[in-house]
Amino acid sequence: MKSSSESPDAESDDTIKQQIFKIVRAIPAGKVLSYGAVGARSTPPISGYICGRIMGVVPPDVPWWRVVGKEGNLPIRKRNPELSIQQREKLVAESVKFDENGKVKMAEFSED
DNA sequence: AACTTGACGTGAC
DNA sequence: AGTCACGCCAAGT
Repeated sequence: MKSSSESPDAESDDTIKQQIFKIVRAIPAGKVLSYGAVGARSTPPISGYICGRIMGVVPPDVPWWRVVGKEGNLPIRKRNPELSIQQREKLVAESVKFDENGKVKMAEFSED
């Protein structure tokens, strides 16, 4: 019966990418998480690079703006400087504060 | 349907 | 400071 192309384990449908989406969506408002931190929370943990790639395809259902660099900076800035501005607006709107260096205060807002 | 190209970080050496 | 490797996905050709 049904077999061959069927996936017996539901977890198979829960790929690493899906894990990342779930984790990012689980970030509460007013908090941020770094790429590597998100990947480290997934199972199994993956490199921050992979997270960045996946983030490039995240659906609008995912608060991608809550994901920042490890230092709290916005690495997306080099890909879409305008987008980084939008991200900052989003974070500020959620009570997240930035440093004079243009980076988010991970010390207080990093969920990790 | 298969192959090619583009793409957002991070840690270790 | 520069280089290397990591579970990637999707659109275009």
